Amino acid sequence: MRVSPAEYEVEFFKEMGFSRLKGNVCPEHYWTLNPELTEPQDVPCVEYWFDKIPSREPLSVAEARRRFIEFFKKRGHEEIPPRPVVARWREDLYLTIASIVVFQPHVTSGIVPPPANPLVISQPSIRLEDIDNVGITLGRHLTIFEMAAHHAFNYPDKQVYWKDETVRFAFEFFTKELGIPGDLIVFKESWWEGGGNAGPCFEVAVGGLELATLVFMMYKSLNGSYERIPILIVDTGYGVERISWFSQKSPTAFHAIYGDLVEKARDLVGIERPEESLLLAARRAAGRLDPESPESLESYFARVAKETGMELEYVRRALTTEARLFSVLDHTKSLAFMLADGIVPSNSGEGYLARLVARRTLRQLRLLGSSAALKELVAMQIELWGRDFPRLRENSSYVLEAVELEEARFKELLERSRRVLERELSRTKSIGLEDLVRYYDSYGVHPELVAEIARGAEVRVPHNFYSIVAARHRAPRTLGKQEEVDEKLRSWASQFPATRKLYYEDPYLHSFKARLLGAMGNYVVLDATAFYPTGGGQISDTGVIRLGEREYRVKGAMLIGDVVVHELSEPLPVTEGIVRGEIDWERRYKIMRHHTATHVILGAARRVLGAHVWQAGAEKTEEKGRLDITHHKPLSKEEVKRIEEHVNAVVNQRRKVTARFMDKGEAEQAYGFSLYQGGVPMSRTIRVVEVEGWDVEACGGTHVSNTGEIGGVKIVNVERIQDGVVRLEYVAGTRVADFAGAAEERLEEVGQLVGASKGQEVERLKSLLSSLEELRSVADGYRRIWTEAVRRELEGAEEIGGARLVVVESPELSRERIQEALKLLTAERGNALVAVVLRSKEGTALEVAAGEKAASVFNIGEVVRAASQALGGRGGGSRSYGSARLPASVSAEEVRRALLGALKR
RNA sequence: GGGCCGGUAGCUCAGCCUGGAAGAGCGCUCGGUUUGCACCCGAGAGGUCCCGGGUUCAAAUCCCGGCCGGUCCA
Repeated sequence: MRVSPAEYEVEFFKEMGFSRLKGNVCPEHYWTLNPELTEPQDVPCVEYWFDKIPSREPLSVAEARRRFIEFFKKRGHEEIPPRPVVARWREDLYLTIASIVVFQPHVTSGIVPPPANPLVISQPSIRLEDIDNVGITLGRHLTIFEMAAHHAFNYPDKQVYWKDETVRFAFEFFTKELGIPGDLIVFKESWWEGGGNAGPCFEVAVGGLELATLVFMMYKSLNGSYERIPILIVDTGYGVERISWFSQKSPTAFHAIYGDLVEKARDLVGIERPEESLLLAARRAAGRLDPESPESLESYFARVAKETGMELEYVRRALTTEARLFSVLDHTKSLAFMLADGIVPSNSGEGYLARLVARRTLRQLRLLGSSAALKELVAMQIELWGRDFPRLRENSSYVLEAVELEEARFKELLERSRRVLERELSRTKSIGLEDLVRYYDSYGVHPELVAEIARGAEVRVPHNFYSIVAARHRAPRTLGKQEEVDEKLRSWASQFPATRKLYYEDPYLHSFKARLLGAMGNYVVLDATAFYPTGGGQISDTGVIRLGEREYRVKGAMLIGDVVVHELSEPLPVTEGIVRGEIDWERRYKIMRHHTATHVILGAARRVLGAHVWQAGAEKTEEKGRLDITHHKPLSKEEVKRIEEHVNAVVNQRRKVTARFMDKGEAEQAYGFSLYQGGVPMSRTIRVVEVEGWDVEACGGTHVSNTGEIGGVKIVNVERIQDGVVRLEYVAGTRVADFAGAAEERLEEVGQLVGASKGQEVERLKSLLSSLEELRSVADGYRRIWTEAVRRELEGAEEIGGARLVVVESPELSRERIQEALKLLTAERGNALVAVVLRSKEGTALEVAAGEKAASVFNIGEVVRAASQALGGRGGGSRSYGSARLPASVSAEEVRRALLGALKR
């Protein structure tokens, strides 16, 4: 997109006498009061020199945040509390990556008004893209940071403010609040794009540090073209950590962010403290560093070595070690926030992101040769940040337990990798790139670990190893088209007005009268309905629609837009008129009970297991309810029992269950994001279902009005369906009796089969088992007798060319047992050649085994093949063993003759 | 949600490519040796080769489907 320079002309610049310049090193346009600033003042165009720029007192992260918020509050902005780092309200994003994410997509698209306008917020955000660069750049890259922001939403009929005011605010904040000389502040022209939106922006940089980005969101981007949007949004982002770093002028951002924790963590990890001069020299050079280029890294180390007069080798080692320490600090903070906001580590979804961060941290610790427990480092982070973010403390027991578990799993992975690798290395000596990728991709073995284990062999790791791995995964991108409703049906349904939802007005309504609005094939739309359409994990109702005397079966209903479409088993003869609908009430009532039970169980699970428990899926049918919850380990029997007890207590307490439509913002304010257990509705108002004092969720389902109506709940199955996800299945109400009845029937059947009277099943089974044991030993005895008989026969058998052939029939049907006996006999006598004929329903089979000597004279496989062909069957085998299938009529005597014939040939 | 790897004795695994009588080490039991703590020697018990189907005279092995675990990536 060509951006017109006019986009960046702001009244304030003219007023103040800013000039628009173009950089030499970085040929970009920027606005400044000081023509001597020849570059747009951002790294890598310039070095870091902000330490020489005066500012007011040093600010901690908390102080910098407070300054910012107070500044904007004084200027008419309302403060909004930050949201979790897990973007529960977004379906397209796992993590909160910026403050604007808080308002997407419902506010930015205009469906919901903002909670305040204008507003100010400081939003903890997590971005993992640059995780590998964290540390080495001394603070330019972080996985977790706070984005302080003021936002204004300009609607066509309500203007708040736009570019000019935004730039004034920035200038005033930096000069008055932070005390930065105005002529050192530079506004660089740039273009921003993200999440389908775009607009011009200013990057505000001082002394090499980009302190803020001021985005003016005004376009919707659709594959390359731009369209003006009706809501113009001021989307700013001030880096709280950078402001703190700037004000403290500490050697690295980590010193500013973590304060004493840097040295505490250093002690815990067990590494030396380098001289301050090293880090100061590094900071000057770090601005020019491109951490992804090996050459750039080398020249960075070289430059620091030259400036400090230290050995290059020492500089490289010390700075690498420092970088690892910094990344450990950064990652453990991310982990603490992610887990405290309820992520359960796993191998998919957002859980994988937590595991990724945990494993990178553990790897860094390993590379540092540290035996420090991850748990302790995370505990320090909770201690430090818990003051400003109480949820860290509230959930600390879960967070620490999850971390401990991840560390244990990582150790297991290391053990496993070692075994796998040692096995592979014993086979091949050279390890190619292909092998490295395979080890990492399939087993999670990092190249450095390969190098460590394969001490002898040379292991060459390309610096872009991870992008090679990533490239492997890009290929297939068939984003799941989830059961798209027929396009024809959709467009047909969209012509009708919204259906009146009688199932909400009265969830106990069995039958109703309604006007037929239209019919297409088996599909029917009414002006009102009591048929609940499939949605929110609740299966649709069934029943009948009566038209005059005739009755039409309703197989199901679905919601298309705001229209309920009924599917009948046959077409209606008319497209208008009055019909009567009757839902299958018994079925519906069971579904309602299971649905309300699901909410009660979720509430119980969160109480028993912790606030990290989140619904990962649910289904409620007539037969049973199913709820998948996130949890880091399998449920113990006791936990399941406690959940069940809680649930039944709630049933007995007869708590009220209410459903009402609420303003989305108000509901969030009142109940938090745990509302969104089953997904996030994209509407201004949401339906809130509350089990009094127990559970509140946004839910579109039908519920009983009192927990007493659930009748009772029995959890009938618990299983781990995925790493970090546990599935509960349960029955409620009258289904409990069905379930108990079915169990009873099964037991009765068992009793009948084993011939035991009621209550005696176990005793009876025990005695049956012991008589089975007895029979086994009797059978063993007969087998010995049989074997002995064959042995005697072998002694008397005639010798043909070095082998003594015996052909016997066996009543034994187990091939395995036969083979055991054959093994014994042929091992005893080298010249033995034993053929066993087995007769069963499937036909006649032949097993032939030879002793060592016999097998050296004859190729038994070939003999069997020839003999069986002569008999009209098929067979074959190895030198010493053969088997065949023969026609059922073949006698043992015929087999003998055929085998003799084949042997003589 | 997708790719890759795996599922064989209580444990760790070999055997699978190239179909033909289920193996090793550790652990366990018994005996001997020694008798102070991962000793040595000998004997033995222990198997739904994850499940189902197919191909075949014959499947741990080949093919298809499923289940379970691991791992990388969305």
